[in-house]
Amino acid sequence: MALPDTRTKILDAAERLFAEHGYRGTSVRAVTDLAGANLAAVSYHFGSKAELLAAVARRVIEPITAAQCARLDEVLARTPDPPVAELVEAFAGPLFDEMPAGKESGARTSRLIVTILSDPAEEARGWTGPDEDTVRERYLAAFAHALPGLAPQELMFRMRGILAVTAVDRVEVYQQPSPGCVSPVAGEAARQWAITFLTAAMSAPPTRARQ
Amino acid sequence: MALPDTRTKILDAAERLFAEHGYRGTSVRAVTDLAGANLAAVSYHFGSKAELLAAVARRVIEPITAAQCARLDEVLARTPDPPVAELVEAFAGPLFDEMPAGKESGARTSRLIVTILSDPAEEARGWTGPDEDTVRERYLAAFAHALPGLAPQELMFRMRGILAVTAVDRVEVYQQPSPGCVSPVAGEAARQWAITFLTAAMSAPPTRARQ
DNA sequence: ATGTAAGTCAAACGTTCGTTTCAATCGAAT
DNA sequence: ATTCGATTGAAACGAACGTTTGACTTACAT
Repeated sequence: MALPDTRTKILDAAERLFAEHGYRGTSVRAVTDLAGANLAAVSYHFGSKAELLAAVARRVIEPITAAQCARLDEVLARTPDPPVAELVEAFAGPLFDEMPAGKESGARTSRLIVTILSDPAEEARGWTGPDEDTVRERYLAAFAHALPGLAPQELMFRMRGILAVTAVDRVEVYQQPSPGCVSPVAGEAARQWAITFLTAAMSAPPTRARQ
Repeated sequence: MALPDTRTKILDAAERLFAEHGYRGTSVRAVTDLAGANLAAVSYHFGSKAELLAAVARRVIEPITAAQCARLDEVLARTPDPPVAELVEAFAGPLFDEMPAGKESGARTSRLIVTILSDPAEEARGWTGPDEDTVRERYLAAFAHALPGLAPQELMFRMRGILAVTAVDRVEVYQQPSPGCVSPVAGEAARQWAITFLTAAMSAPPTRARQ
């Protein structure tokens, strides 16, 4: 097996450090030290720290988006009217499964996504491509079909809820459990709980206007 | 009306800037400039930037915790066996209502909470007091009573889901809506949607072990 | 062997950061 | 009027940051 080149080693190190300490909490020097590379290698290979973050984010998000797309194809090939539960599983499942770097525990990937999405730094935004928008639009249409009578805005709210639940759960897996409380369980159990939780939530009848 | 003193002006400015740019994205100079105070005033009144964050967090969280506690008292006084919907409303409601500084739009408060909770900076943690733990334990017991048969760990997962949904929704209210998608709606509608979403999710039957 | 482009390296650049210092100022008790 | 603690002010501290520079090394086509 060939040694990874400097560019890949930097991407691996940055993915790990961004996930653990956030964009602003990670210095370029920390990345190059962990990667065993020279400080100037980041500028040389990526141009700037912000572009390094974009490269890391793209590498992580891409296979997730692809899996969401593929699973929706499978579901729609089976039936033109998929139930909510199957759509939830197809959309949320890849957020638990994927492990783009292919090396370590999958929790770090989700942690990275959350860290990036919730980072107030401007550099942490604007790296999304057209693929993410396409997948979201397709799921939006599928959910709208499975949930007639739900206002588009409330449907958007619920879609964001899916991301919120899968994301914030993984955040706390990474943090130390607070004293005296049941520690979160990683892996397959959390995935099943999330599907249960989100399927029930997405299937809720539309909110009635206040009487 | 008396002018606010320097300490309060700094707290107000810091609350706003921490909410918008996060802990690491906010410099002490930016806080004192916005507050119209001297740079050294932060060290003098709070000791350090980290302790300033803790003071801001405490001021924001305190009335929310108090409201959650009071509403649970009301619900339990009405019936010893409150339904899930009432518990969800009592717990999640204050996260939408409260506006501790009493001055501007409530969305910023939630934005601050999310920013703090999801901030990878170590300084952003460790400011929680015993009150938050007490309230969580009380709701945990109430939900456990209303949802017999649910494993404690899955219940913890669902409690985190409540925070996730209320929090991340408010995050995106603050961000600009992505192009071509329905923009999130603030205020009362989001509150009602969240109650609907979370009540259905919390009421879901326990997840069966995989067959 | 020679030339060329890509990649790596140590060192330094200028800026911004959190914090500290110490003198100046204020308000109230003496 | 004077004293004294509390507060504010301008200036500077050392450290860490992202980025750039220019020489050096490597690999390969000529």
